[in-house]
Formats: sequence, structure tokens, C-alpha cells
Amino acid sequence: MTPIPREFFARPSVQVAPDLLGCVLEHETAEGLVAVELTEVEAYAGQSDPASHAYRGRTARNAVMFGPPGHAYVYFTYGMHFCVNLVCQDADNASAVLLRAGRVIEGEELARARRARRTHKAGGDHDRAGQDSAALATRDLARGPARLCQALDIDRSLDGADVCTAGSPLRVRRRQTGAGTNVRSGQRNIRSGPRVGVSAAADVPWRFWLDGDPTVSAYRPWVARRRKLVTP
DNA sequence: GAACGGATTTTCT
DNA sequence: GAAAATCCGTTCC
Repeated sequence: MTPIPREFFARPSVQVAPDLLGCVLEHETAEGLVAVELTEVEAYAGQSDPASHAYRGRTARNAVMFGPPGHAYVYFTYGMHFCVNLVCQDADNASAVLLRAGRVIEGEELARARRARRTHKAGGDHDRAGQDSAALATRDLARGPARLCQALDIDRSLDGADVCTAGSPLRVRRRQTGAGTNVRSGQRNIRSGPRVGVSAAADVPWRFWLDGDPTVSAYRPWVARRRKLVTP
């Protein structure tokens, strides 16, 4: 299985993002291999994009965005979640594509076990500890950026990982279209709209997804992240 | 089916 | 001190 060449990522993230739809991200660990077909992504530019982590310059967290293309930028957010990006273009642009959702095509049982594990942890210690992991819908396994990271067991240890090298545990490849595989209908329509959870530059349609795919997260028009009301 | 609170890091004011 | 590229269980329509 040949990874996508680095030149693929050496373009503006807005061009790379829609081309990533339908590509496969896979992570090989001691537990096994889990692979997802990407169904939803978002493009982030560098210092010209107020919604980008790179907007205010380089920090310890976003350093990978200021490096060569074809590497993973993994960050921790909201105190409990990881999200993964793929770095695009060159160091001066510090742009990347956020992977928002995917459809598990390999290692579904492992992905389900990981998601159930995390769900249990996040939900606290209730009597439901022994919750049946099969209760998780297949389409929800990697539906959302943090869920995708849970299913693939991606964390900060993969920050900076090269996804263009065959020997790397984390890599991106094109979907196999040969005979014998469960290839779905050929070209599906790609749609675009405003990015999710972003208040700055909300008018830029830099979110891309496969039209009608059940693993794409529901569209939230304004997401109006409710600010905590401060009582004086 | 929408809406809220909680978990609790990284960054900036 | 607060907001953020989030998810989940609960609660109220």
C-alpha cells in the first residue's frame, strides 16, 4: 500500500482538503490496524487565517504546522480531546487540513473497543461501566474530529508523524479501487460550507464533506458557542 | 430533537 | 480569568 506522495500536500490547504475526501488514513499499533476513509475535512491557512492556530505565530503546540508538508499536527483541546491535522504547503504558510470525520473500513472491532473505552472514561464512574461496546453505531465510530482520534488511537505522541512514508505507523493512502474490495459508487459529490466551531472568518466555506455520507457530522449553521453568563 | 453542563489543556489578555 | 478547530449524558421540550 503506497502512501500519498508528499507533493500532494505541498499545495494550499484549500486545494488539498477536497482532494483528501475518499482517501484513507490508517494507524498501525501493537493492538492492530484501524483505517478510515475520510468523509469530512476543514482547511486552515496560516497567519492570514484568524481561525488558524498558526494565526498568532509559532508556539510549542503548533510548531509542526511551521514544518514541512505531509506531517501530522496533533493537538489537545477542551481539556480532554485530541484532533489531528495534516500539514500542507511549506513552512512559511503554516497551513493544514483538520480531519473531522471518517468511515471505518478496517479494524472496526478495535475502533469500537477504543471508543467504548474512552466513552466509559469520559462518562465518569457509573454503574454502567460494563456497557456493551456494540451499542455504538458503526457510523459514529469516527464521526467528529475527537472521535476519529479515539478510534485510531491518535494522541500527542504522533504529533509530527510523517504520513507519506510507508514504514510510518500513521499514513495516508488512496482508497484501493482494485477488484475484490468493497468499492462504493465511484465519484461522489463534494459539498462545502462554513467551518464548524469557528467564530472567526465564519464566512469562508472551507469545510468539505462527501454529500449524503452518514458519517459526516450534522451541520451546525452558527454553532453559537454559548458563552457562560457571568453574574455580577 | 434541541439545549445545557462538565471535563480541564493551551494560549492569550 | 476566559475562550477554544469537542463529546457525552441528561433534561426538557
